[in-house]
Amino acid sequence: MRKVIQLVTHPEDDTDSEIELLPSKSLTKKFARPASKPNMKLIVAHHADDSMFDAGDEEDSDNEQPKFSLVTPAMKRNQRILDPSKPEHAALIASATKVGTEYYDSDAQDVPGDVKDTSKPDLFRNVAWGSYATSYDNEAEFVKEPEFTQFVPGRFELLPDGTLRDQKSKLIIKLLDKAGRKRIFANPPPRDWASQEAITALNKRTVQQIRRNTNVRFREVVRAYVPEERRWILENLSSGKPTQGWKTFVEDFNKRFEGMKIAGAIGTRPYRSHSSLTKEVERFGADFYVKGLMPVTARKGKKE
DNA sequence: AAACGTCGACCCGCTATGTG
DNA sequence: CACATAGCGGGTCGACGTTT
Repeated sequence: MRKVIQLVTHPEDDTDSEIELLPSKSLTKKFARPASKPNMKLIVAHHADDSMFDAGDEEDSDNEQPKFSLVTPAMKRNQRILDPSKPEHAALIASATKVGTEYYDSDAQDVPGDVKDTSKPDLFRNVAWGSYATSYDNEAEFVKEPEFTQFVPGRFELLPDGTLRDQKSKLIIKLLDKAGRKRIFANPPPRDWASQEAITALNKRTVQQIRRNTNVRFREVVRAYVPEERRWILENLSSGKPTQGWKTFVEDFNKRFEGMKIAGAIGTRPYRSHSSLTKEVERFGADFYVKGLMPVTARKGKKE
């Protein structure tokens, strides 16, 4: 029901396995920098401004259009997770193809010591990255809108066409950043692909890498409830429950606010789902709404 | 259908770390 | 030593499963 801009996928779907790359191409010094610190100075002048923070989505104010691509996975998380205890899934896994050592050699000894740049080295392996993970040679690999679907628990994920994808292939993010620089992010593999904690950390990190360097977004920015909305909610509750029942409550709320402009708030008000509204009332019911009060949130109204 | 509980995802911004 | 970079804690929201 939400309006979502589908991102057109790239024709030369780079995915997985079949990326031929010549093993030891002479990496030009210029591009052969450690993937973990791919920054450096190809920086084309350009103000350092946005860098400190992720420049909250609104893009460098000045000239350009904010134009972001909102990408939603074709399949939801639950649908992509495989259950090895189910025979058909087990069969798929058994016949699945893994990507190769151009990412890293899964069977090789890990590099001694903890993996760097994470506070949870116990969750990730310190692998020696392969050629694909370190090569800047193939221009076509670096795209402005990299494809990515969040990691799900398990080495493989189920794709819409019924085949599996080795999630190892998603550990390497190659992209062309907003300044046109080629970037490689090599994210260490989880020691245990079934560990949700590791998967969560991986997702958090990876999404941030894409978010900070491209205009790709994975969901609309969450819009906090504003006082006008909360005032309405308060007025339409009796002892913390919708006066007219949830169904009409949700309908009326959206009739009143969806698409509406409110002074001081950016853009227009979003549609609020049943789940969103019940959660809002649950969160602030006991402490505020029941007492006839408007919820007061901790701080910063900055951009909303 | 509503209420309740759980969990994951995204963003902000702090801050450790690297770099010239 | 100033400054840029990127991981991640914390705040929020919303999806979804289960119970009432």
